[in-house]
Amino acid sequence: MPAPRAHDTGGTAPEGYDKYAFEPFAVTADLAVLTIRDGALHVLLVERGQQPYAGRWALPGGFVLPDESAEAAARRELAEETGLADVSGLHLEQLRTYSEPGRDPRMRVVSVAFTALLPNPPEPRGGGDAAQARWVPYGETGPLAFDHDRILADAHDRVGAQLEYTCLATAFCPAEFTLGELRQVYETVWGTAPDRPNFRRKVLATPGFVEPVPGAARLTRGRGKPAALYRAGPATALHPPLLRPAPEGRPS
Amino acid sequence: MPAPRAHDTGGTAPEGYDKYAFEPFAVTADLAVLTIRDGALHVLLVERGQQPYAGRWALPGGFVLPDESAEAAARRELAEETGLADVSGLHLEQLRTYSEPGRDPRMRVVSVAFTALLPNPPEPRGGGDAAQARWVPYGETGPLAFDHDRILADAHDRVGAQLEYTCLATAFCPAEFTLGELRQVYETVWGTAPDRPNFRRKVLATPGFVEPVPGAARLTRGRGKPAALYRAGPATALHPPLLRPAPEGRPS
DNA sequence: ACAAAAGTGTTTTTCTTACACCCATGT
DNA sequence: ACATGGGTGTAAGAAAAACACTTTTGT
Repeated sequence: MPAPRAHDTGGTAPEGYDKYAFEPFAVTADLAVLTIRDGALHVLLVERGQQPYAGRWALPGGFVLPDESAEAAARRELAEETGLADVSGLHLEQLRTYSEPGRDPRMRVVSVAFTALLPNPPEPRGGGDAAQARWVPYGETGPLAFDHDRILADAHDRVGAQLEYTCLATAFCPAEFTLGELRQVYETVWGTAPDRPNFRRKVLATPGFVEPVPGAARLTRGRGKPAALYRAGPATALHPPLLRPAPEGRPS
Repeated sequence: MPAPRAHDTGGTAPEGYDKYAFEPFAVTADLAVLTIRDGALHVLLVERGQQPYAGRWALPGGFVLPDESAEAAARRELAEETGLADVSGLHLEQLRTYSEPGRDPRMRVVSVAFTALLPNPPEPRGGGDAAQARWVPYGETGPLAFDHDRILADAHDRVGAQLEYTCLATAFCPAEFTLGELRQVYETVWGTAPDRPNFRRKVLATPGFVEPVPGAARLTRGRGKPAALYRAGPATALHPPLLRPAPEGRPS
């Protein structure tokens, strides 16, 4: 097997060179699909039916097909695993790529990981194959297959950080939501809740974060005063950021 | 060519299956190497000697070898392109992965892109092969090969954003530096300079950002009062962040 | 003497934080 | 009546922004 040459410097095989000349890489898209159920953060997991890691739970994912991007593969997998008809509006974002040589014992697999945020968690229907799938509370995911524990932890870190300086929180909410529900997103992901009156002011003072639903539409959740409804606005960045109460160890 | 099956659900070929059964992917590591020369942001580019994009400039990079991670490949390429003996302490960070099917006309290439920050720009020595390499001022890079314009723009965005909420700026500075030099990093990357007295206070008030060099070591750069020297501290995060003066369009 | 850069001080304004308090609804 | 969550007000404190001023060097 010849050593591959850098694609920008090689001078031996100008155009029609042998694609199969060197050790092949497989590229997969893996998903950390997060949602909030009953006020707790949940992750979508699938049970592996074969070796390696048979019987262990893993993040959903699959091979990137020859004619699709990793993003397209991730969105396709997301649709298959969740059974949602319209997956086009959902928040899907590239997390990072995991490429350690030994991460899959079968062959060289490079995984492009994504985070997906769902508003109303549907019952998972177990993918195209017969694999079992379910929502698992974050933190109660036993040891996962491959390096998926690490990927999941990275996804959680990222989402938590993004809540601080982006308008990402609305991705966890349905089309129309109350500010209380929005605040619960922060509380659920961070573990600590921002002060309610101050949160309200901050959100409303950020242009484009949320837009009021004009009709006197209101809604109650359990009991209490009916809350005004809002829709996600066009803004994506949060300037200045909404910092989480620093649990002492943060600056470092 | 059989359609590949998801690695978590496939049930046909348990372990020793044919690695060469489907369309192979190549995986490369591409680098956006940034540095500051004469007060201006520069990028390391290499000139392509062959098709496609022969004669065009491109980001340095190369194939990930079968037994190394993308990070290792990036660090190896960085050493080769810059000619630096010790590349171990340099800041290298994964940016994102580019996987659009048509990005390389020759075959399916998935690129894991990295940003690297250099303090003292060495004269590039043109890689292992005879490719020409040079520092190009950011903004004066004509159209690059492949999708490298996009990668470079993404890298610049990322670095600019990271200056706000991390201690990344020290990665552009040599081991010992003055606060004026550190401030120039912000000015160079952002295009706008933070207020000098306020910048000073902010940096010094953040524990672990910089540490004074205890000896009365001082140094002048051009003329003016000699400045105290500092070393990069152990902190990586910046809480609260150092926000850049918002050029109106930012919140959105 | 002057320019240029470092370093200190001060004031103004803004934002955050922490509460206290009232409102509307279900039980 | 009371619990529960929504919504408003406000005062103390912290931080950021703006700017004046002194210091120390090279030319």
